[in-house]
Parts: sequence; structure tokens; C-alpha cells
Amino acid sequence: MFENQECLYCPFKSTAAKTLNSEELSTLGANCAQASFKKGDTIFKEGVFTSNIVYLKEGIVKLHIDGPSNEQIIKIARGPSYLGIPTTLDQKYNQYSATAIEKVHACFIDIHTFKQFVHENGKFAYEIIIELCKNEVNLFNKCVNRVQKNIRGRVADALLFFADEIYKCDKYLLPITRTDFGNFVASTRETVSRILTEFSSDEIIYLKGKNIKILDRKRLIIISKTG
DNA sequence: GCATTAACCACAG
DNA sequence: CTGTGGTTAATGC
Repeated sequence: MFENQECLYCPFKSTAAKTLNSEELSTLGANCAQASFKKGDTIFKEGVFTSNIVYLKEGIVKLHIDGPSNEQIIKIARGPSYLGIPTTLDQKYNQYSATAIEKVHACFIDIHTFKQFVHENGKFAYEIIIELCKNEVNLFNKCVNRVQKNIRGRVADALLFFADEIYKCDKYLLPITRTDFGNFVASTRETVSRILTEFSSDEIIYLKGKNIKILDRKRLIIISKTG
């Protein structure tokens, strides 16, 4: 009956997409394209014209902006999650870039279809607003933390972030290089490198290359709060 | 002044 | 790409 059932049976549907009926999901399916990316691939780039909302089904990406001196990693996100709502809805050009840091499956949703849902389906629009609100509050906190915590606190924060938000496990393989880690916590690769070895010799974490294991979560939390 | 913090530079695995 | 050492500027006590 409906031509396109891909979205209907998608196990990675966003909370917003869950409010769509089968007809709408069929429309969505007909107006979006899927793509896979491998580590290091650019998903979209700052400054480039865009007409798609990008939805991250699976995988991990970094969102980043070319700053005056360095690349700044704004956030690291794990699917399922929307990636490019602010950059597409209100802006003609991408305001930031997204790069895969692990294998990624993403959907490119036609902006007109997306806008149509926002206009016609209040529940859908509401869920999108919720998502945007969460992001804003989150970034407010990140902003304060980045400016007011010392680096040891910021590195501890980042380690906990990967464990809690990204991998949901205290043992993981860091998906980024030290340089990127530096860009993520607004510091440099040298400093990050030093602090990680310091945490390791204090037996707060196990560290071998990119292998991380949090050994003393309590102390890490204290450091993240007090620096 | 003296100590601390963290960036910058340079060089070696 | 990473780790380490030396240097240096800013800030605090």
C-alpha cells in the first residue's frame, strides 16, 4: 500500500519520527537518502550549501568548527541523534562540520519534507523542540565548564563523558587522537598527553595508547569537579 | 620574588 | 601520531 517502508521499520527512529504515522513515514522514506561513512570521512562541511537535515542512525561523529587558530570540537555525538538541524533549518550554509570518528550510518532528509512535518505535525515539532532545548542547555554547561575548569578537570570530564555517554562502559578505546582530544577540551595535545600519563601513574585510569579504563571513578569525579 | 599552570617549540621514537 | 623535556608568559600568594 505504501511504497516506501524503509523508515517504517527503522529500528533507529528518533523520538520525533516515532510520532509520524505510516503515511508520513512513507513520505519520509521517499525523501531521504542513506549513506555510510568510515572513520575520518566528512559527513558535511562547514561553509558548504546544504538542503538536508542529517540524522545519525549509528556511529560516532565529531562536530567541529574552524576557529581563528585551531579546529574546535564542539561536541562528540553518538547515534541515534540529529546532527544538522541548526545548520539547515535557519541557515543556508553549514555552520560547522561533521566528521565520522567511527563507522557511521546516516540519513539525509530533504529539508522541505522535514519542514512539512514541523508545520503539519505538532507532536513531531514538539519532539524536535525538546531535542534542541536539551542541546542548548547541554552546551551552556559545556561552555561554563570549558571556560572555568582547569585542564585536569576538563580531561577528567572528557574521560567520564566517553564512559557514560558514548560507550556506557568504563573500559573503551579512545576514538580520537591526542590532538583531537586537545581540541575537544580546549587545550593542546602535549598537555592532554601529560595529564593522561599523570592519571595513569596515579592509578586513576589504566592507559595504553588509546586503551582507557577508569580505575578510580570517585577520584576522577572529584578531579572533574575541583580540577 | 617565588611557585604554579599551561601553552609553545623541538626532537625522538 | 605520541611522549617528553626545556622554555616562557601569565597569574597567584
